[in-house]
Amino acid sequence: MARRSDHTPAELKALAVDKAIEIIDGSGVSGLSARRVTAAMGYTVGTLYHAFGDLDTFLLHVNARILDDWHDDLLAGMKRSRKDPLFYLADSYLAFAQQYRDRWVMLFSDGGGAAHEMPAWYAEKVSRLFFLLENALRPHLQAGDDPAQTAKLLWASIHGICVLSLTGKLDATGANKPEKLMAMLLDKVLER
Amino acid sequence: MARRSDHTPAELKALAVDKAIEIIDGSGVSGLSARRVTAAMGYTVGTLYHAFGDLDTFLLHVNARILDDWHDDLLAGMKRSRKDPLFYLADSYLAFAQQYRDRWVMLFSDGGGAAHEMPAWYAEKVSRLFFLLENALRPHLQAGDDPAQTAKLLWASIHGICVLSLTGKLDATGANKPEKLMAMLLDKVLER
DNA sequence: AATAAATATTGAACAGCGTTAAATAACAAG
DNA sequence: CTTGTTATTTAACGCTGTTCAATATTTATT
Repeated sequence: MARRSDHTPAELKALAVDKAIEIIDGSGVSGLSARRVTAAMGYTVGTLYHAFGDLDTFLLHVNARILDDWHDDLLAGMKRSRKDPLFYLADSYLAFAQQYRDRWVMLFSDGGGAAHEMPAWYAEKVSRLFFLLENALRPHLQAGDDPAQTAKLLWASIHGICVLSLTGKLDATGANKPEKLMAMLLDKVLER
Repeated sequence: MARRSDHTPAELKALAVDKAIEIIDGSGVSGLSARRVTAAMGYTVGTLYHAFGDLDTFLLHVNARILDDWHDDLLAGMKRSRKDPLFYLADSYLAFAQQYRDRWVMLFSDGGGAAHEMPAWYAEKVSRLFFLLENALRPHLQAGDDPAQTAKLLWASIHGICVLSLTGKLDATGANKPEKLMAMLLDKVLER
């Protein structure tokens, strides 16, 4: 039996999220289950429910970690890169969806807070990512465009390109490659 | 025991798809299961596997029916409406996603052919819907824009707005209402 | 230190899921 | 009427989320 002093409650939660992400990366969202997570931790099912209450809450914490990591990567990359932050972000969104496909699917899967409305602490993490885009967009705005609204339009459009591309609904050949569509989108929305 | 002469194989398949959509409309995608579909048909599980081979194939047929119905509705609506077909389609996409939320979730859920590549007969149904948009877009194209590529960009963007809106990732207040974003998108992409 | 209270962890149970395969019922052909 | 074909059922397997009493561990109290 796992001794309860092996991990503080906080450590235990973090460990669970760690293992969940490992499983997602290795076996996809469909490979994720409460029993598998706790087994990887060296615990049993009930512990997860004791720690998080219900599974949806746990999955929300997993998504929160994915968002945090993504945000940190984006921030670090923007500092490192010499590209215009906006173009870096656009490219990076697509790159993330391609490279960490399973994490990206997890983020937008049904379990991830679609049913229940997001708690404030989670919405804040989404906003933090969003403001990255809004700020990067600011220098490129056309006269009269509302920054927040334009950023949201851009975000939604980029996301849509990713969705349709990664689910194979665009035959991604020739001019329909997601990168091409992305370029066309920016050309239409930004100041020229 | 259900007598095998109760339905021809074709009728049986159609019946299964009927019941599946009833269940989706009534209980959402999460309420859909092989046992529940066959129970609603007056049959038992195995029959579904005998008819469709595996569950993914069945779900594909369900999505095909949703696509067909949607296509017919759009076509009829475009004839009836006095609005410009393009704007009718854009509004209609959003309306469908809102009114038939569960069908729309089903269409883009993981089971719906995301994993396996689509068979040609299914891709054709997607294309049929897509050409509706491409044709409606043609009169609005900016000089030098490729019709197919622009249509795809528009489709992806509209879809992205729907996804983020219906999953609550845009706080849909004030200027962020999906209708507003849609209007802004069309304003940016179309000839003015 | 010994005992009592609190709580973290386990493990079994439940209903449901997709999936398979053998048994059975229904039909068609000879 | 019998034989062969096949549609349909049924039971089983391993998995899922979820709950809850039993147990092990730790903390607090006497």
